[in-house]
Amino acid sequence: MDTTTLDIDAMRAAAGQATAVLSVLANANRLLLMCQLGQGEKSVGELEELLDLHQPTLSQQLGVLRAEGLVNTRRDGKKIYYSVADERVLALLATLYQLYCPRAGDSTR
Amino acid sequence: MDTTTLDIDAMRAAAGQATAVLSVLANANRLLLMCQLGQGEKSVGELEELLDLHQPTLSQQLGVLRAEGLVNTRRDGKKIYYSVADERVLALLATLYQLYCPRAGDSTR
DNA sequence: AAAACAATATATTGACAAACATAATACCGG
DNA sequence: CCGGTATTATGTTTGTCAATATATTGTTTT
Repeated sequence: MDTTTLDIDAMRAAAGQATAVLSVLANANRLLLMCQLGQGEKSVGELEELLDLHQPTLSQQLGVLRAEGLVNTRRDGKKIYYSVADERVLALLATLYQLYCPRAGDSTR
Repeated sequence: MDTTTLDIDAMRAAAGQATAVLSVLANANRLLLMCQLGQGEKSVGELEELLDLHQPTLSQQLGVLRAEGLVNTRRDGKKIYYSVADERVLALLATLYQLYCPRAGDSTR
């Protein structure tokens, strides 16, 4: 039996899932948003201040995160709170953090 | 002292590095290429057969990988061999594999 | 309950970059 | 100099980013 063809199809399917998420994270604003959300739930206003983005730009990128199912939202009065919805993305963020975030004042090293 | 501003700048710098790599991987063909290379050095011809791509398309994506410094090349006669150049990308690929590659016939589970 | 205000979302647009196909070009060994 | 191997050039189509302007939803004030 020819496992080659099967393998490549399965791989393409998995790659499709992965690239969907990678595409979302492959933007500095969105990646930073997800990093912030990785630390815990935040309101749009908080995110706006943390990242210093124009509000519509922020909202648009949050829309992308929503559309891909990477975040959950919760309304409380006027404010809307965002949080990370996908465990796998959390794991990915952790790996990225390890690899690309210089620990300038890291005393544990 | 205001650590807020400093933090966001440092984070943007790190995010820039990370998104550069994520952008490259956020394409199914390139991701599959890197996955193949993660298993070991391969010639262009081998990659072409594995992924079933038109050669110029393949070569163009390999060009992107080269431009971002994700791969090394080695010439042997007519053939050119590609391999993964960046440890961090290797780690990232491993994480992605864990998260998105279904282990259909995994007897260790 | 209507007006005013605050928080967030959507619409539209324009600049710019990505993807992939076809065709042409370079590199190497015999 | 020919055949095999790989890269570059170019054009078309499509997608992405972020800015300005406008709309929606919820709260407060009168």
